[in-house]
This record gives sequence, C-alpha cells and structure tokens, in this order.
Amino acid sequence: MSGERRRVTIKDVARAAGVVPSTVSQALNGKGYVEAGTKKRILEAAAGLGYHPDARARGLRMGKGQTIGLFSAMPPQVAAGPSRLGFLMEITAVAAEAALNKGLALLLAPSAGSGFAPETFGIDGAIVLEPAADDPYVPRLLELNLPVVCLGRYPREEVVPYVDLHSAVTAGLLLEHLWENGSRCIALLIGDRERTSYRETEAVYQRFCGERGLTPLVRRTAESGGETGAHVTAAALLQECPEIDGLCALVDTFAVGAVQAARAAGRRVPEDLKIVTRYDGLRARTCKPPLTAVDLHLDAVASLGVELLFRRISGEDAPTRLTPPLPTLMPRESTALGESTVKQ
Amino acid sequence: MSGERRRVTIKDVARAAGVVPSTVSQALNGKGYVEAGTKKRILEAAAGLGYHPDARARGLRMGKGQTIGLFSAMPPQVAAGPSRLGFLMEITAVAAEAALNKGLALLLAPSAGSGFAPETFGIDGAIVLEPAADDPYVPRLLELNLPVVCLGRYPREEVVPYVDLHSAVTAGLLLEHLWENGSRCIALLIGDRERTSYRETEAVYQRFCGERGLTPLVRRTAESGGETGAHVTAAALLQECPEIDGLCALVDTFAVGAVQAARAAGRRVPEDLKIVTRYDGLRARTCKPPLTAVDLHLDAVASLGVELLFRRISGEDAPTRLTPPLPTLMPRESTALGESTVKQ
DNA sequence: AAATGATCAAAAAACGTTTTTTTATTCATT
DNA sequence: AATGAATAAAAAAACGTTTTTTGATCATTT
Repeated sequence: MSGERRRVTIKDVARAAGVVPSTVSQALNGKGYVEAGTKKRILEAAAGLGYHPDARARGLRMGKGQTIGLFSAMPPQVAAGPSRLGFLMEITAVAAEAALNKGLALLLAPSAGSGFAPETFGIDGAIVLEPAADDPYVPRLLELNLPVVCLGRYPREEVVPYVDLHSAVTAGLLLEHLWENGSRCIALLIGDRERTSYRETEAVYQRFCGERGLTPLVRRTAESGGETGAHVTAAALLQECPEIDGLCALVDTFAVGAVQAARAAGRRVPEDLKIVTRYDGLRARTCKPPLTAVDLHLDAVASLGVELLFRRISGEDAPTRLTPPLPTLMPRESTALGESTVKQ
Repeated sequence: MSGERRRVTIKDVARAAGVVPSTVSQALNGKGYVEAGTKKRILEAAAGLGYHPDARARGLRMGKGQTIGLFSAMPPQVAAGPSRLGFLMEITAVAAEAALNKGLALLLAPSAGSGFAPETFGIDGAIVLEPAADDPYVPRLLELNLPVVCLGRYPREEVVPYVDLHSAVTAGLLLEHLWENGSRCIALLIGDRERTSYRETEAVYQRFCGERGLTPLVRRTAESGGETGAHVTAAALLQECPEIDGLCALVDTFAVGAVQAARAAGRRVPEDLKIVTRYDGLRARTCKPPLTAVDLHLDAVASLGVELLFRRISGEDAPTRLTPPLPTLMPRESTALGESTVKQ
C-alpha cells in the first residue's frame, strides 16, 4: 500500500517516546539507568512502531556481527549433480542449525566460483570444509584476521583449529573390510590435490600393503574431471592391472565412475571387484550396486565445528583440535560376499 | 603472531597514500575525479595494506547489503533425518550458487526454531520455501518491508511474488500414474497444515475421483508427527478401508511411514498397494522399495527464485509469478507392474 | 548545610563507509 | 585579462546504532 515506507529507526522511537535516541538504546538493551515509567513508554513506542535495530549499524558500532561463513572449495565437478545434496549440504544443514542455536546465522559460500571474496560479506568467522593445500580461502581469511575453523585438517605447516575427520581410521575401516571380504589385490583411487584425507588415507594404505606384502597401487585422478575423469582413470588401471579385486575410491564421485568403468570392462561388482568409498551419501546409496561406505557422523562434525568457531569468536581459549565420534562402516552390496547380487 | 591486529580501514589507506578518506573511496569505486597518479598511489597503498571495505559500514551507508535469506518453516520432524539432505538442501545449494552469481550471499535460516528473528540479521531480501498459511516468517518479513519471494504460492489472500511449484500438475501426474498402473481405490495422505501444495493436490484429487466415480479418501496427518505419525495414520486408514490399492502420500516422510504401515499390515508394495510421493529425494530413492515420485526441477525453481528476488531488490518491476519447467514423473518400484519386485 | 553519591536522561563521540558539498587549481575560451 | 568550465582533492554530512561523557536532580551522609 504505502509503497516506499522508510525504515523505522531508533530516532522514530525516541521521538514517539519523547526521549533521546541513546536513552532508547539504553532502555532496549537494559543498560545504564532509565526510569521504569520512561522505559515502559519506550518499550511501548518501539513495539507500536514495529522497531527493530538495524543489524548493520549495530554490527558496525559493536565491532562484530552475528554471522559466520561456510566455505567449500570443492570443484563443482565433484560437488555437483546428485552429490550436491551430499557432503557439503549435510554439513550445511547441521551447521546452520547449530549456528542458530548460538544466535549466529550461517552464510553460504559454495563452489568457489571465480572471484568470490570472503571479505565482501561481513562475517565474524568462517568454517572451511576439507581445505586442500592450495585452498584459496584459508590464507585469505587468516589474512583478514578472522577466526577460522576447518573441518578436516588444513594440510599445511600452519595450524588452523579443526575438527578431525578421522581419515586414517576411515581408511583402516575400508581397507580391512575389503581384506576381510576376500580382496587380495587392492588399489587406491584418490584425487589429484593435496588434502589431509588423501594424505592420511595413502599413508594407511601404504602401511596396510606393507604389512600384508601387497604391492601398493595408487592412482590419482583430477578432481575437476569428476565422474568421467575417474571412469577413464579406473579403466586404465583395470587394464593395466587386471588382477585387481578391490578398490578404494575415496570420493563418491570417483567411486561411481569406477563402477561404470568396471562394468564397461566386463567386471562384475562385487563378484570380480569390490569397491568402497568414503562418504555415505546419496551417491553411494543410489549407485548400482549400492556402495559400501562409512558414516562419518557429519552432524557431529558440523556442530563441533560451529562450537569451536563460536568459542574462538567469543575469545574463549579453544582447543586446536576437536574429535567427533569415530566413523562406522556401512557395508553394502558393492562388497557383498556370495554369488548373487539379488537382494530380497 | 601479532595477536590483536586492528582492522585496516580506509583511513589507513588514506594516510599511506597521503590523501583524505573520501578520495580513497572515490578512487576505489571509480567515481568522481581523481588524478591518475593519485589513483595509482591509492590503489597500491590499498593493496599493500590489504585493505578491504567493511561490509557493514558499506551496507549501512548505502542502505543495502549483499545478502539474502532463505527461510523454511518445515518442522524438524519432517525436514530432519535422511530428508535433511532433501528438499530444502537441494534448493539451498542451487540458490546459494545463483545468489553468488548476482553478488549476493545466502543466509540460511533453517528449521524455524523457537524465536528466530529475521530482522536480527541484515538481509536485503528473503526467499521462503513453501510457506504454510500460518507461516511466521512471511508476515514478519513483509512488515519489515523486505522484498520476499516464495517458492510455492503463499496460501493467503495476500499475494507474494512466487515461483510456481506446479502442485496441480504434479498431483495429476501421480494420480494418473496410479490409475494407469491399475490402482482403483486411491487415497490421499497430506499434512495437517494449510499449504498451497496440499490445497491444489486435494482439489485435483477431488476432481480426479469425481470424473472416475471414486469415493475420495483424504487423510491428514500432523507434520510434526513425522514418519511415525504418518505410520499411525496410514495404518488406521488401511484398516478402515482395506480395499485401498493406491496411495498418494505427498510428503516423502509420510510416504516412508506409509510403506512401513503397509508392510506391517501385511500389504505388499507394490503388488497390493502402490505408493507415490512428491519429492524425488534421498528418501524416496532409498526407500524399500524405491518410491515413484516426480522431478520438480528444484534447481530451476531455486534459481528462478533468486532471479525474482534479485529483480525485486533492484527495484526493477518483476512478475508476481514465475513458472519453472513442468515436473516430470520418475516411476520406480513402488508402483511397478508385474509379479516380482526383484530387479536386475 | 555542605559534601557525597546514586539515579536519571540528554549530549556527544564513535564505528567505517559513501555521497554531497565546498574549496582550490588548472586550462581553454572569449 | 577576465570568465567559466572542467578537474582535483579536501571537508562535511550521513547511514543507525551503542557507548561514554556530561549535567542535573534528589536523597543521604558527615
């Protein structure tokens, strides 16, 4: 109706209550001295006018706001498609809720894009998801002097507080499971960037192979190549080493590509080749056959991340590392024993 | 190292460049007159000091910021669990990206919580997901004089610009599909709140029944009851009307509950009872058996929503309704014909 | 009765920007 | 040589708050 109505400011309230703006502020925030009657008048005026303090002005004056950012630099090729609902989003959902419980709003800064500038948005802290060594955000955020928390360790000398993703444990679970289910020639497929999860997984894998006298077979495929890239890499791998009967493809996108490559090469999954992946999301579950994966307890990871960041923002002293519950294996058809894949 | 470093402000840059703050602003924003040499000096100083304008101050002065909010008032019982990765998150992912392309950040305000105040956060506009008639956000946002866009029509007289979710078409697709696959006694299970999707679906359903001489069988179950609530409602329904051989459970959470109720009542899905639902998400796909659903093209819905909101924020005249591509049916095992549920 | 201290509310300053206005140059034009 | 643009940069105002300072009133203590 009224077209361009001006915002109701503290001045309007002051005028209505016959008092000066600063007094309104005092009354509303319960600081200083303000007489009961005056206070009542002010409160009524504020309510009557529908006054709400401007978040920006407030933030400016107080030197802090009430929003944190969530950053993920996973390339769209990996994060997009059915997986878009995956990792990042699962974390996002929980983080948003956890943040809200602390009076913080969550700002989403997805899939990197070309020139996204974290400083453009007035955030008070940031959570970065599984940063690679060449992650563009972390250095920038640190330079901005913002509290940062990583989900999964930042793979550099520089130590940024983080929530442990238990990549070593996860790798152990997956490899042991393959071994127990009969795989004797196990390959590892990881991405081409430097991430803590890759690093720890590879370390565990090397040890695993060493202990059992297996020849390590590690392949890296471009994260930016997505599913088809992984398909190509896996196909080459299978041709090169036909004796492979187990594959740990850490990223679900890669695992799906690998399943297709296996099928194209005439290998049956799981009879001829067992495949496991890390993240138990939509992709793993709707793959044919469904992929054995681990439950990373991302809900716990996310809320711990928020918790940690909150503490750092509040200036409380906070640990540099928080550990969520250990991951648990979710065995599925892709590593099933027996002849038939047919499920009841 | 330096502990509590102060933020680099425009004053610092001004001092370094031997000039006054306003000139720095001019130079940085390419307005007014500033000599080439001076400009260069300023730019260098800014870069050298690592200056970035404060988003809050900027927003305050310019009367607008660069963030929009995404609101969903779906109760946690429906939105949580495996479905957390669903509807809302699918939209969130796309919306965040679309927003970013417009230079906007997306603020997430999930699962209502008790006293969440949209005004607390300095947003410039809002997207509300499928608001019910008693949605708390929409009136508040309107009162705040903020541009609002709904995904799915706001079920009140008051008309808020929205992206059409094609609920009528969706209902048609689902019911026709049941009919074609042989269901002759079809019930409808919807939530107990007033949403456009329920309303339109019920209208289509009534007409559908009328045209075919079927007795309409509509049940409402509490949204806050979640899966188990739907289970109970569906169980009662099946006992009451044993002849039911088709069920349209609009919310995926309800559909899953219904499947369980059916199974508990000794009905086989899909042989004895065919079940369809609306949203083709994780829940529908990982249900046993997987549920026939529709692809709502949520990616298009979300980006249209951002587009629409952006236009309204920019003050351009914008339509009150945008229509995404029509939904398409995704037939799955829950409505399969034939004897066996076993899939190759 | 003067000094103290508590209570109230106004006034002013500050947060970091952008925008508008003012002042001071330069430079071509009559 | 005088006029007036055009250019350049400084100065001031404004955005909406919160916080600090000041000033006044009033009761209490010495």
